[in-house]
Amino acid sequence: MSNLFLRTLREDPTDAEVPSHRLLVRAGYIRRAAPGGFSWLPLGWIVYRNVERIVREEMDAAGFQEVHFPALLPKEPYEASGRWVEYGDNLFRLQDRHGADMLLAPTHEEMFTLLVKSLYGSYKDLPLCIYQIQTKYRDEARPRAGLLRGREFVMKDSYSFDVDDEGLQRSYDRHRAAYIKTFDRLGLPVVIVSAMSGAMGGSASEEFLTPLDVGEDTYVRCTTCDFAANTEAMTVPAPDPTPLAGLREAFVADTPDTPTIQTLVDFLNDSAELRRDDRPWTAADTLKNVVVKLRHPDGSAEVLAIGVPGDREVDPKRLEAQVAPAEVEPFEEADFVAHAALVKGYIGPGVLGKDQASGIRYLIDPRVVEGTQWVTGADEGGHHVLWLTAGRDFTADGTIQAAEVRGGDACPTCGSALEIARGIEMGHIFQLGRKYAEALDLKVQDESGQLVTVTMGSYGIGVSRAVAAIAETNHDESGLVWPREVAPADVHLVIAGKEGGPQRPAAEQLAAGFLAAGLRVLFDDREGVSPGVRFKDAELIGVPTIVVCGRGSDADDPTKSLVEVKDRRSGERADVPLADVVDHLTAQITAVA
RNA sequence: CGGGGUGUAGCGCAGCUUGGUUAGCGCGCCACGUUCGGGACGUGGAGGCCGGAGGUUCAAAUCCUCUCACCCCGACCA
Repeated sequence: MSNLFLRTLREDPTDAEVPSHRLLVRAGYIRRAAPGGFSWLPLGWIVYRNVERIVREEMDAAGFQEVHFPALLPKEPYEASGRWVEYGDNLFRLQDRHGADMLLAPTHEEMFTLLVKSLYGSYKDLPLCIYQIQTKYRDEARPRAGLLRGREFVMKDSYSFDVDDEGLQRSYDRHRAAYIKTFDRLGLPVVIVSAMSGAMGGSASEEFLTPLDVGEDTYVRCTTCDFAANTEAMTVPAPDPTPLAGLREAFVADTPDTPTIQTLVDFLNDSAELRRDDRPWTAADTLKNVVVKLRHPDGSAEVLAIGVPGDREVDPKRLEAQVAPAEVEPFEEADFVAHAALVKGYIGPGVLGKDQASGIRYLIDPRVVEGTQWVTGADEGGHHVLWLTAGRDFTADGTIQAAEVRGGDACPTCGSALEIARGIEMGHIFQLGRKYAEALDLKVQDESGQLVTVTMGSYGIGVSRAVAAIAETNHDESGLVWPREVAPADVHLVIAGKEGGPQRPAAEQLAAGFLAAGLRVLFDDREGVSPGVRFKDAELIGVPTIVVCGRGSDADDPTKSLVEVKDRRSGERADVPLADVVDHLTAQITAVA
């Protein structure tokens, strides 16, 4: 360590909020170099490469082949796929000296597709899975949390090419299995959730989320069966319809001063004529109609009304996911003026729908099935309709999965309660289908000589993000606690004795012994550094085993003198004779591995 | 892009309201000495375009305008 390019910080950097960012900076692993960009210092770079190595080994073991593309690319392939426009402001664009448009790749579907197209033309060439580990660029609206969300980051991206859907499914399953092994080796807990495809396009996709409160994704997981989904992708099933015969007739009631759900419910329960006989009215009995504006990619605007049970909000993320690529904009006062049929606070299904007075497209929550009865706006100030019945008194143009998902909601598979949690996306696997192959005309001949469009999958792992996520899930108050396989060293060797004492020669002898045994050593041989500083630094840096040559250590008497072996994670200490330490540790480490 | 906060030495901060010494403090860094199992101590040092540009003023870290960057909360993603 006396020669190591390292300076630990005694205090937390103020611009770092999340533990991984704080500790990686404090312990001298990374350093901010640009907005959303970090430099790797020696310790950090060792950890990074360990993570990269594990990912690479698992990809290779799965039979995928590594290639490497430039990050700086011409725009044409991305124009062909439509992503030059679709990616929007998140794309780093630049021009070369000739004025040609270039980009820094956010991911490489197009380039992989074109590469395969340029070399392969037969079904006999497939299936094929190739990958790269490469720096990606995304001009994020808000880089944050250090390495967890940068504008420049390293991603392992794989692509599969198959002739048919069954092949795609097999390639997808192989990746899924390889990912499970990879995250297991990285020591990262992951929950596999079904997800939306977003800007990638395509059909089925799953995310590998590491459960973390600092994560940016919200997911639900069933407490009994194995169902799990990103809340964006959660599909609420429609209950069975109720027969309409004999259901109570709807009527309009005078409900003055009830612009909100709560005031309405209170009013109904306080009213002798309107209250229910069986139980009090609740917000869940009301049908809330929310109006938004959609901005389509071609710039056109559309008004959309969404009907959800009144006890639930419309979840903006879920809504965005459903209407993508259109963007959601708020419906403002001026818009109410332009749409006279909509009475703010009293909007009801009576005017909503393409065939109705407003002509506005009306989508309802799947819970609003035929035969359900609602209290909802009567499209007239101060009035609501009671017992308005879906399928009898109104219909919608369709359903939409936009109502918020809550902990305790029923699992769509088994009906048990769902739990809700936050996580960070570590990996994402997509069945792209033929979107890119069609856009870029990737076809192969099948057995009968027919040209068929190739079907693709794309699969990503956030490699640099994984370093942060591992730090995030492996630390305590004192510092980092690396899993052995990604740690910058196996042993952190500390001299704790008077300068000029017997500890230094003992430690030097030990260091040589560790190296000879194939252990990676971080040797704190700094002079004039007090023991307290050494111990604090060792804990901050987080190497899994800390060995202290202290009072009892003397190289001249290796059988009697003792060194302390401390496990960073458990804090367990053992005094081991100097002569036995190397064997003691190698045994311990191989036992774990 | 909207809302909030912050930019002063490598790190953490004070000074700014009410312009006026040579811009301070702690940590870290350098030198010498003491110390040596839980972030030691003394003495002496080095290190600043006070985020940037423009303005007001005899005079600006301090007041005004504009800008840039960072952090947090919301809309996007490995």
